[in-house]
Order: sequence, then C-alpha cells, then structure tokens
Amino acid sequence: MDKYLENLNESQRAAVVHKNGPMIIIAGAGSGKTRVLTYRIAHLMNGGVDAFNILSLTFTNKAAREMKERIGQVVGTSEAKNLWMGTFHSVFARILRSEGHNLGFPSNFTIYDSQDSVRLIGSIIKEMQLDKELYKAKQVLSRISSFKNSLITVKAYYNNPDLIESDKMTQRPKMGEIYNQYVERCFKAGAMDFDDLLLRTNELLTRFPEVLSRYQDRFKYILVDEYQDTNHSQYLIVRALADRFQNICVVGDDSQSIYAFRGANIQNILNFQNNYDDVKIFKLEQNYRSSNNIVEAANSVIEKNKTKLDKEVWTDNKDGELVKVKRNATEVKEAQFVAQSILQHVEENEISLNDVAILYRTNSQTRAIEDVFRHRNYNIDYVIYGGLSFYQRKEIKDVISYLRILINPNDEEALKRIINYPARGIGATTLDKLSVAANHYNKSIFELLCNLKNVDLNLNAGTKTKLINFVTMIKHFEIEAQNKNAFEVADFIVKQTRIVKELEKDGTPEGISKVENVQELLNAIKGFTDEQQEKKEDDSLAFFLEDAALASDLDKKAKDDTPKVSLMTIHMSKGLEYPYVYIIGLEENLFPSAMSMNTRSELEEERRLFYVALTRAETQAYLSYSQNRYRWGKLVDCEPSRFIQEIDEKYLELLSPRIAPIAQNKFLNEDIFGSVPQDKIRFKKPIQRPPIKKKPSVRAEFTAPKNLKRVPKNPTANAGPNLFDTNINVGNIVEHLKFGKGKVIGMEGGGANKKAEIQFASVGIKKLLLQFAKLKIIS
DNA sequence: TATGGGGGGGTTTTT
DNA sequence: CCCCCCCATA
Repeated sequence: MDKYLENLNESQRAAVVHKNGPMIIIAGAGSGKTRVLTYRIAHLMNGGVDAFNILSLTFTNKAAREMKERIGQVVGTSEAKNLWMGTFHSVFARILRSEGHNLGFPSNFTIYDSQDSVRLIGSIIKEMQLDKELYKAKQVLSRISSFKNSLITVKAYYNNPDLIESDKMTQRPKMGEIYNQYVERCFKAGAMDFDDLLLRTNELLTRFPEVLSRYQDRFKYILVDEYQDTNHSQYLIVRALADRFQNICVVGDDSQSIYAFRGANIQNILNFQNNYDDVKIFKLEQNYRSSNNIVEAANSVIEKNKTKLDKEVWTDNKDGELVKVKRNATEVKEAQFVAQSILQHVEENEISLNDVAILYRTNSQTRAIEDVFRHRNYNIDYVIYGGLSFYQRKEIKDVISYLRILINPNDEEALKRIINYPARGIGATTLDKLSVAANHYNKSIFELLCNLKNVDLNLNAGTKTKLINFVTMIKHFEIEAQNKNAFEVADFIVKQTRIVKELEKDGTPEGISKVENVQELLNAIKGFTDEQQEKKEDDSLAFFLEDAALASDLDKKAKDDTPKVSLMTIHMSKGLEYPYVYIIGLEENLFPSAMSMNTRSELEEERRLFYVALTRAETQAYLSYSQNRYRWGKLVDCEPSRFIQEIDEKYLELLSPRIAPIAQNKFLNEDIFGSVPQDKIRFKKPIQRPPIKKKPSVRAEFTAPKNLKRVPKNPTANAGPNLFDTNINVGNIVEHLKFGKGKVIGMEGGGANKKAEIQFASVGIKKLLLQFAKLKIIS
C-alpha cells in the first residue's frame, strides 16, 4: 500500500507525509515536484481524506489531467475522479457556473477571450468618441486587466486618487469611464473575461459568507502548484478558502517565476511564510532531470539574480555533454544548424523527434525554423505549441460564435461576428443603429432583435426583413440544439450556414486550410462528445465551449503518432522536459527582450526565463544565436545574449568557433557606433534565403511526406577568414562594435574560452569572451 | 452594403 | 513582414 513512499528521497517523503497545517515546498527545477504533489494527494486519500475534500490547483489543465491519472493508478481511478483539479481559471469558472447567479450572472455565461475583450473595448472607445491613438484598445485592456488582478474594481479605482492622477498624466483621463463601461457591457452580455473568473470569485466569496463557508468546508485540503506565478487575486482566493482549516500546501520555485507581466506576484511565494502561523518549509534540491553540466550551467546563471529564496539545486547525474553554444550568420543558418544537428542525433544516437524541443523567446521566431524544416533537404516533422492557437483562428472563432450564441444569446461579441457572416446584407450602419438602441434600452442586441416590431430603429423594410430572418435562423438552431449533442449541433450549423461553401469559394491555399480547420473543429467536438460520454461526464455544448475557451495549446491532441519536434516559447515549456533542447535566438534585445531591460526586476525575470529554458533539458542543451536577423522585415545586427556569457564557461563548449562572421562593411570601423541605434545600422547585403515553398499558412502541425530521403550530411559551414582579432594581448588598444575603444588590462582563460578584461572609455571595465566580442586591434 | 487597395502600426511572454 | 482598419468606389 505505502510502496510509493519508497520511490521518494527523504525530503520528498517528508513533504508527502506531512499532513496538516500550512506548508510550502520550494522545489528546484527537475526535483520531482509533480511526483511529490501526486503522491501527497494519493497519501492523503490513503490516509482517509475524501477526494471530494481536496482541491488541487495546477498551472495547466494538461498537468491536472496527467496528475489525476497518476493518482488514479495509486488509489483507483473511480476515487481519483472526485478530485477537484485544474487551473485556477477552469476550477473557478465551474464554481461560478453554479454560484454566479448570486452576482447576477447566468450559469451559461460566456468566457470572453482577449480578442473579444479588445474588440469590446475598441467599440466602447469608438462610441465614447475618444482618440483611438491615445486610447489604444490593447493597452487599455492591459491596464484594466492589471486593475482586476489587483482587485481594483471600478469603485476602488474612483476611490484611488493616485490611479486617477496617473491616468491623467498619461493623457487618458477617461480610463475609469471606459473601465466602468467595459464591466457593464460584459455584465449585460453575460460574459466574463479571464480576469473576471478570478475577480468575480473573490467577489462571490467576500459578499456571500455562506458560499465561502460552504467551499471552505468542502476544500479541507488545498494544494497550489507553481505558486510563484500566482497573482494577487489568486492569492486572495486561496487565502479565503484555506482560512478555516489552514491545510494549505503551496509548491513552487521562485527561480522559475516568469509571469510578472500578467500580474503574477513573486512576493506571494517569498512571503508565504509570513502569511500563516507555523509554516512548515520543505526544500527539494536534488535534480533528477538533467545532467550535471546542465544543472551547474543553469545554477551559474541564476546566481546573478538578487531576489531569491535560499536553495541549492544539485544532482547525482553524470556530467554528460557540455552545453553547446553555436554562433550563426543568420536566422536561416541558425535554423539549418538546428535541423542538421537534430538529424545527426537521430542518425547517430537513434533519438526520436519526440525527444527534441526548440525553445524561443517570441513566437515570430518559428518562421525560419518552419521554412527550413519543411524544406525538402530536411523534411523534419514538428508541432508548434502556442502562437495563434487553434481556437483563435478567424474561421474557428466564427463557427464557435454561432455555438456561443446558442448557449448565451446575449453574447455581444459573438453576435457581432456572425450577424453578417456569411454576408447577409447587414452592414456596419445597421449594426451601429442596433448598438446605440441596445445601449439606450439597456438590452442586448439579440433581445432587441427579438422585439423589432416594438421599437422604431429607423430601419428600412429590407433591412428589417434580413434581421428577422437572422433571428429566425438562430431560433431555429436553438430548437434543433435541444435534441442534438454538441457535435450534431455544430455539424448542423456549419451545413446550414454554408460556411464551408463560402470558404471553399476562394480556392487559395489559405482558404483550403481554413476548410480543413473547420473540419478539424468538428472532429474535435466529435472527439469531445465521444470521450465525455464514455466517461459519463457532461457532454453538452456549453461544457465544450468552456473547455475550448480555457484550453491551452498544450492540451491539443496529436493528430497522429508520428514523432515530431516540439516548438514552443519558453513560457509554454514551463514544467516540461526533453532530452534534447535547442534554445535559439539568444541575442541581446531578443532574449533578453528589448522591452525588458529597463529595470533590474524585468531583467531578473528574463534571466529566470533563461533558467527555465536551460533546465528543460535532460541530456543535451544547445544555445544558439545569430549575428543577423530579420526584424520588422529589416536585416538587423545582433549581439550574443548576455546570458551566454553569464554561464560559467567551464560548462560550455563553443561549436565551430572558426566560423567567421559574415563579411563586414568597412564602415564598421568608423566612429558611428557609439550613438546609432542598432536597428538603424543596415549596410549589409540582404542575405540570400534558400528557395522556400510558400507556407500553406496556419497549420501548426507539419508531417513530412514519407519516402523522401532526408539529410544533407555535410554541414554547410561557411568557412572564411575571421575579420576580428583574437590574438590580443595586455596593453593593446582595441575597438568593440558597441563599446568603442578600450585598453586591454588583463587576459584569462585559454582556447575558445579566452577572455579579455578591457577598460572602455564609454562603459568602464568589461570582461569579454574573445569568441563573442568583435574586437579589432587598433594598436 | 461589399470589396479591395492603401496606409499605418506593431511583435514579449498567456490563462 | 504581416495584420488590421479605414476609406473610396461600385
């Protein structure tokens, strides 16, 4: 029975068996945190705690699903089924479905995604006749979002002179009014945005003590994973729910806090010990995931951060390969290097493509990789996670909007998408009139449409007919929906509205791909209904929509079982692990991002992000950067990321250090570098890109055609003379591209790791790896 | 009201 | 480079 305890080390076991009271588990990367959480829950259940009384909050729904499965293996599947497990958003969405009526929300409320929110704010700004240059919808939303995450309601906003003042200072005095409008419009539409799922939960628990009490009673044991990435709103929910029993167990790693940009507050984890009496602290410091070189390399970087909890990650694993660093001339060369390296591992080490991940800072970096992987020389199968997710694509959102209207006819954003799609002659003018009237009568547009005869909207007869036809159609769908399951409804609607016919008309590759996507959506709904029926769980359309709204891209199912390389942002990769990891685009201004170098804390978050990236790797990590990259359609010079240089060099191996940077223009020696911004520097010839098939757009998954011989065996290393000097001695006056002239005052290291200590006039003393620093000897 | 071209603006990360 | 919005035109 207690056999699982034998699979744990001492500190893991201690954390698993400690039963009552507040506790925090500081879990280093790869220290078996998931295993501890899993066994802890199983152990609680074995100890007599009812699954019904355990709430476990995870960072992704996928993590929840997997954990539930593993718990099921220990305590039995039927028992595990009763566990409340999921992300904050999905768990509290469900609670709000049953309790939201207290707040005036219908149980079938819509969840607005960010795009819905931006559009709504956009229309509010337009209606208020504000300058949309000053009030950019996206920025306004992000401000409102940060209010919500800090539990600043509209009322609290108006009571806070500082906030009002700061919006005045930024020329946006109407912020409060927009906020107010936005909240009201969401309410009227029966919609909550992502932040509302947390904010409204807080409201529910605060305003209705009997509801709070019920859930406090129910959730006798609460576990929160990835606690370092919780925001204030989440903190308060947990606090409220755990208040009665105080059996609260939080797990996290401050070194992996990477979501401050969306309101996560690292102080939550740093201060946890002060929030409760008698907090037991457990530390998991042994890393089971990565080779020693990877662990130590990662440690040497994260050391540079000041804000952190005391802990030391170590491993028993063998040293393994050094972390390999690769310089590339261009992003295309970088992608080719990655492709060749992967194929080489496939041949020599017989690894599966499933063992490989490519991680990057920004989604736009996939382009070069995709182009190269699809090229006939390589034909490497890959999946992209994230980016424009499936459910955000236009054609998918359009179909989904029809479904949303069926569930909640007041869903304004869905209505606006479909009222004239496919085109049925209801244009902007008409919609404006409807909108104005709806606001005036304080009704939703759909309610208004149902009462067209009773209101005078100054519409001509033709338009009126069109509107009535539209309403009739929707009502017809509603009736059909009553005795059909989710899949049948969706299928029926797609056929009736002739959406597919519409898409087929245009015949372009994009159009074809859209048709396929719609088909795929139907398959997904079919899969959902089948699966839910099998599990005897809710297979309603409403539940599918909730799933879709809160699904992360990681939740998507593989279309086939062909092994594929995984491509994703580092943010997405949190919690995952792969034997082979390529971190690409390690360049200043890209990673760390140019937007995140203004404050120490921003930079520290970037560094944690790098730490997360590196610690995903089990066997082998590659760091790659390129010296030129297309950004904003322009070729831009790049410097290697500081993070490469922050790694203790003894864990690094520089690959093909003799490769020369691409030919430099002689103007490089002129004095223009001190002041000219990077992106203005442009005097290279455009790089020849390899011939590339036009990407058939939007498909995130690529399976190479079979029977094609892959592999160009010899790397296309571009040998050439190194234009920069590496034979540097103490006393030389040298010139650096960015820092200008300086005097060499010391040398250390040897071979590829030779470093020079240089006193620059502009920036003071710097230690630079000669491999990276483009230095020219002046004298 | 539909459509397409032109112009302007923006890419950090996401539930 | 790519996306979105607006405007002019039919």
